Amino acid sequence: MARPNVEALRKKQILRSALQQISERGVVGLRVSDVAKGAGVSGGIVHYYFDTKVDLIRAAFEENAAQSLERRAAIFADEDADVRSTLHALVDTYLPADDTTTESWRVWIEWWAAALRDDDLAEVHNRAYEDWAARVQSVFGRVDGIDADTARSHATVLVALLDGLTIQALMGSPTMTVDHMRATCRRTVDLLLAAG
Amino acid sequence: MARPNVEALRKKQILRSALQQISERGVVGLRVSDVAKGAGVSGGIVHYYFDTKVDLIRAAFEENAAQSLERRAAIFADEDADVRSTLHALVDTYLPADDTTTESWRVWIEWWAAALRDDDLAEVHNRAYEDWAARVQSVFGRVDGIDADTARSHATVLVALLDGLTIQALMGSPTMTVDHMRATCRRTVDLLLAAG
Amino acid sequence: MARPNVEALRKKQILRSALQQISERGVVGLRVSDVAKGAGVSGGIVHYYFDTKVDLIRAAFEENAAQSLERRAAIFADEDADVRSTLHALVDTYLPADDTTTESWRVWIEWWAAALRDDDLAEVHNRAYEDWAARVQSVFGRVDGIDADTARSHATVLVALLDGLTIQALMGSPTMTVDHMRATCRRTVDLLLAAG
Amino acid sequence: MARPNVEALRKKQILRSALQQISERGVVGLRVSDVAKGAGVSGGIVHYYFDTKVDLIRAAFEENAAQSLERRAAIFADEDADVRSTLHALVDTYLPADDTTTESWRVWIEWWAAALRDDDLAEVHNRAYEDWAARVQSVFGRVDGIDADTARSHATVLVALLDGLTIQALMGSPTMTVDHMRATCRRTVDLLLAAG
DNA sequence: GATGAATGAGTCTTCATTCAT
DNA sequence: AATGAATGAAGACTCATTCAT
Repeated sequence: MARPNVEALRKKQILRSALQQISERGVVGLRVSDVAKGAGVSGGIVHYYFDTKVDLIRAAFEENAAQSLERRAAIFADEDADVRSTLHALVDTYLPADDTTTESWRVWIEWWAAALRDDDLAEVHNRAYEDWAARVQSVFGRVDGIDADTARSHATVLVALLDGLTIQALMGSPTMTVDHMRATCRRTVDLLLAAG
Repeated sequence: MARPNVEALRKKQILRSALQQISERGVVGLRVSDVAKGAGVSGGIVHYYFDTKVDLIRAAFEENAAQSLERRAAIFADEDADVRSTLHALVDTYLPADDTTTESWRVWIEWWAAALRDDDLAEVHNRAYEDWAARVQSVFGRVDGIDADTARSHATVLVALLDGLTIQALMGSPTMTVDHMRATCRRTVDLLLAAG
Repeated sequence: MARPNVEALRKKQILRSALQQISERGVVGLRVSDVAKGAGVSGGIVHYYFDTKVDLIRAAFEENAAQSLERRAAIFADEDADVRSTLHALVDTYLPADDTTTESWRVWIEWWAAALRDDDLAEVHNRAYEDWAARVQSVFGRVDGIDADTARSHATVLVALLDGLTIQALMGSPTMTVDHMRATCRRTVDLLLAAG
Repeated sequence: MARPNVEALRKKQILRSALQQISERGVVGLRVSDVAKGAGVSGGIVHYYFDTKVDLIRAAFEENAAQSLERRAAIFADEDADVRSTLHALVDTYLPADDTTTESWRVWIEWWAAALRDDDLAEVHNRAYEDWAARVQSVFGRVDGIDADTARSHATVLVALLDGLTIQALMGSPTMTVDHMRATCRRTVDLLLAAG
């Protein structure tokens, strides 16, 4: 009675737990009972909020995308900042250096695998990417002499590069350290800006 | 004494089937019985050659890496060819345009997810990447004025770009078509070569 | 809150069924699904209460030992009764004459075989035997002129004799009938008492 | 060609391996492939000599009984020896003191469990016991004043006692050591002889 | 006689999902 | 809203047995 958003609260609790589980054990190893345990609720309640395990996973991925964007909101908001600095700062927030970012990246990789055979998942993924690429594009677009097409192309390259390098970093590649990743990204950003 | 290498033959048969299954259903959905069916053998025989499902999956990933390299062997072998043409040709073989390449890429994505929680898998993956990056580096290195470090850096960027763009292409992104992917890669290759 | 001890109840139910199965089909032939069927529950629930088949078997053996002792509790409790009568009565309860006793004996034989390669099982067995031998010893000890050592020795002989004779009776030996077994045991009891 | 009793030789080889396996892993854990390995032959050949696993087990048990009797043949043969010494010597050969005897005892325990649900096995067992009891009876019968019935009764007690005590010894009971077992048996033998 | 690859039935075990309380 | 006992389908894995060579 009265306690208002118990529902919303519980859902968030469960989704956070699900994301943690996905990061730790993968979609493959995700057990509803573990998600419940991690959220401090009973197994049955998860199905009260999410009809099936698949629904839960989808919602978790959406939550992950939302969080990702939210974490970079401040950087995108400051439209007066220097483009180069903005891009470098952006790159920095994507480096899998801290636990939060690493967990998020692991979820993205799981997402890619899952989306390969779930069109809904792929669609949500594409919307998230489109959103994110558009924002990066608008940063490049702030430079004089860079038209929309070029800005978009640059954004595409940078986004893809971040994904590709992170994969290697998360695989524990001995050559792809976080520092090496940052240097490579910055160098490429500079190259793209120089190319105009 | 008469029977030749039934063992090697059977193993290959099973691994091909496993790779197909991984591409279609993912590691998550891989059922030993389906692998057997796909290989035209009984369920028991799979366990005769591979102790556990995990062993089978590992062997399948290694097979995938070996096949990937083998498919580009000819391009790397021709050391007299023009660098730009070679890189463009290389890019072309990585575009997820045909079934074989697409299947292989799907397996790679599955691999990334699986390697996140299996160190052995990650190690095999890193060796495969190191191998492949070294070859691309040696192509860049054929250009006068590009030293080893720069060549390596260029190779890293190109490899990561291919991975990153393919992810988007395989997600069915409406903007990332195979043609767009080829154009973006070629442009970046040219940019890197121009940068020296 | 309302549900009482479903857990304890269900466990007992399952253990009874397991003991029946062990007696009928042996540890070798025990199928979890049969135990479930015998207990009138689904297959999955057995694993809800017992992690593995081995755990179930262990618990069943312990239950068997507990029941065995419980069934003789009244005889041991009456410490004023005549020693000879008490021992004869004890012997009688061990004759594999009725279904309950026979089932229990069959489980003991299975236990011996199983304990040969399971130290935990052997330990529980030894505790049960020690318990049982100590009680028989205390009966012999009630006789004047029988010291503790002798009482213990007599107890050991009687216990071993019961086991040894029962084996032959349960093998269906044509010579070792229940009556013959009773006579042999009583005669030995009398001989031991006479020896002092 | 010509090598005569390859068959008989192979059979023995396989049976010895089977007995060892039964002693080590029990009838439950006996795998035909392990028997083959232990005998140094291929898995298929076992079925050339024994139609089914059950046949193999039966033959192994018979072999065990035959060996048991054979090992005591000398003691029974010396009919001029002192009865008490003969019985004490007999007891000694039954103590699970060395590997051979222990292995044999473990097989007997397995046999009891198996015979509980295999009438053929029980019958062979009973014949073996009858044989063995008759011999012990004839030893007791050599004493003046002990008639056939009494001798038989004494034999029954001694045989059962040996079985019962061995069970406890093989369970690893801390109180039932080999020495304790010998003492208990000798004391009982003396008691029986004294009773006449 | 001997081999070992191949089969396929049999079972344990896991886990998403349901539902009485 | 919440619990957790109960279900049952699904799938990995084992192993006796067969049979082409």
